[in-house]
Parts: sequence; structure tokens; C-alpha cells
Amino acid sequence: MPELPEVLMVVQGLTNNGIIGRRITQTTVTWPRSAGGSAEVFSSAVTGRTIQAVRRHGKYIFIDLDSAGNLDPGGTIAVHLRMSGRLYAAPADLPLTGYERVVLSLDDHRDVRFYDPRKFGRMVFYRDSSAITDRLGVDPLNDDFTPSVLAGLLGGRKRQIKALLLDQSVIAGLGNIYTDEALWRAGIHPLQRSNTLTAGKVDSLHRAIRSVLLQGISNGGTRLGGGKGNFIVPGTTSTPRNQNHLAVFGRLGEACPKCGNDIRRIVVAQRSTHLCPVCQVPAGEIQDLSATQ
DNA sequence: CGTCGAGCCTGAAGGC
DNA sequence: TGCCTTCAGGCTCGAC
Repeated sequence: MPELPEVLMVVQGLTNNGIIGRRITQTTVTWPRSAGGSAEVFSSAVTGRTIQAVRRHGKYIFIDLDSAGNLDPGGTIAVHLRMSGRLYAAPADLPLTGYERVVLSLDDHRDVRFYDPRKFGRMVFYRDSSAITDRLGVDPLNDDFTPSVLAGLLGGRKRQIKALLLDQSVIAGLGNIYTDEALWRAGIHPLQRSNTLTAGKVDSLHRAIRSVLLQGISNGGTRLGGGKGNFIVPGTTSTPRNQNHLAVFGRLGEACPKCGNDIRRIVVAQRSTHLCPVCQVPAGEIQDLSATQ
């Protein structure tokens, strides 16, 4: 689930459910690692505080908390969903599934639940969100993500373009799905070196990144591995539909929507990568295309 | 500086 | 049907 559009939906869901202004009356941690290592440290840091805002940068969600006294500076809960995490508000009497790693009980008989089967995600208290955001690159939906900024990020390095787009310290929010979709839209081969893109291609890539993200949002996010037996998240209202609108990701062997050629799969930056070998023509110096199937 | 492999975890899917 | 293997939307650390 979780790349930028999906994280945005989570933030909107929590905000629309009215958790802002609610006080955390109790904290339950069933997997300490999910809460940063110590259930006690996390619980004592957040219990009693009031939620002031919910926001995000890239794939990180921040639940901002008020100060707990005159000498207390407040803080924020930084949430990263990683592979399988979900974050949502639910009635306190809704039965637990057994996969809730952290539960924040609110003062209106509801919970904020951090549900995460694979335990990769994190929900950690920080005094200041800059501890996280200092290490993150530009958010691609922010106004400061311009074509010239992108050109600067790409031109200074000679990395495989896909590896660079996945690097959260460069651009924060793109994951495997939206990266593949953006590169396809821009007609760029995932292995092309970042500093070999023409100005026109950089502009195309900028537009493609924005448009795949906006499309994902307007389609309610992307869900893969859906189908029977898929777990239902309590409290979820919107249905992700963007998986039905992907051009290349997960479509090995299907026809490219532009040219009709077979979609292929290669491995880039140790990640499964889907592309159209006709529309995404290799340009410049590309290493090792032998992995192409 | 850039790439690679391992590790963190569990459930689903595919092969036999 | 059941067992075993492989794979997965992410990120970090250490090695080369």
C-alpha cells in the first residue's frame, strides 16, 4: 500500500475522522520494536498529550502533540508504514485483529491503531520532526519541486535513474510502483544514468512524477495483492482503485498501453522493475542490460 | 560516490 | 490437500 498517495489518504482519513484536538488517554504497545524499542519510553512520552495536527512529508506521517507543561516542548509521533502498515481511527469497542502493534486510546472512546502484520513499520516519538525531515529530500507534491530543481538533483550524479528516484534523501515519497509508472510515462529506461537525461526528458519526468501521483490520489490509492482472503482494514471507507489503472507495474507480458509491445521485467536497485522496451529506449551509457527478460 | 547483500517479519502464491 | 520455497509496495547498515 504505502507510497505517497496512500500515505496522503491515511493523513486525510485521520483528519476527516476528527482526531485533531483529541487527547491520548492510554497507550498500548504490543511489539516494542514498532514503537522505537521501548514500550515504556514511548508510552510515557505520548500519554496525556493532545493531538494538534496530522501531516506528512514523503512517506512519513507526523502526529503533532502539544506540550505537557511549561517546560515541555511537545513533540511528534513519526509513523512510517513500510510494507504492510496501516494507521486509522476506530471505535474503541471494535475487536482487535491481533496485528495492532501500537494503539493510542483517545478521550472520545476511539483509538488510533497502528496495524502492521510484518512489523516493518515504525511509530516513534520525537521532540522535533526535523530529526526525520532533515534526512528527506523534496516532496514531489510540494511547490518547491520544480523542473529546474529536479534537473539539479539529477545532473549532479550519475546513478541509475530508478535507484535515484527511490532514494528518499533525494525525492521523498516515490516507491517502486509510482517510480516504474513515471519512468514509463516519460519514456525513460530505468537504468539510464541520471546525468545523461536531456532537458526535455527531465521536464517529461517532472510532469510524469506529478501526474502518476495525482492519478493515484484521484483513484483512491493503489492496492496490490488484492483479491480473496485479503484482510479488510476496519474503519476504511475508500476503496483503492489505482491498481486497475497501472500501465506497466505488475503487468509482465501484457501489452504496453502506448505501443502494444510486451511489458518486461528486470531488476534495478534490487527491486522488481517493469518497463516497455520499445517506449523506454535505452540512451547514453547503460550498464548490463543482460538481465532483461 | 555508488552498488550489493543481508537483515528485519509475515502471509500469500506457486511448484511439486 | 499439504509441504516447501519464493516473493513482496521499504529502509538501514556494513562491505567492497
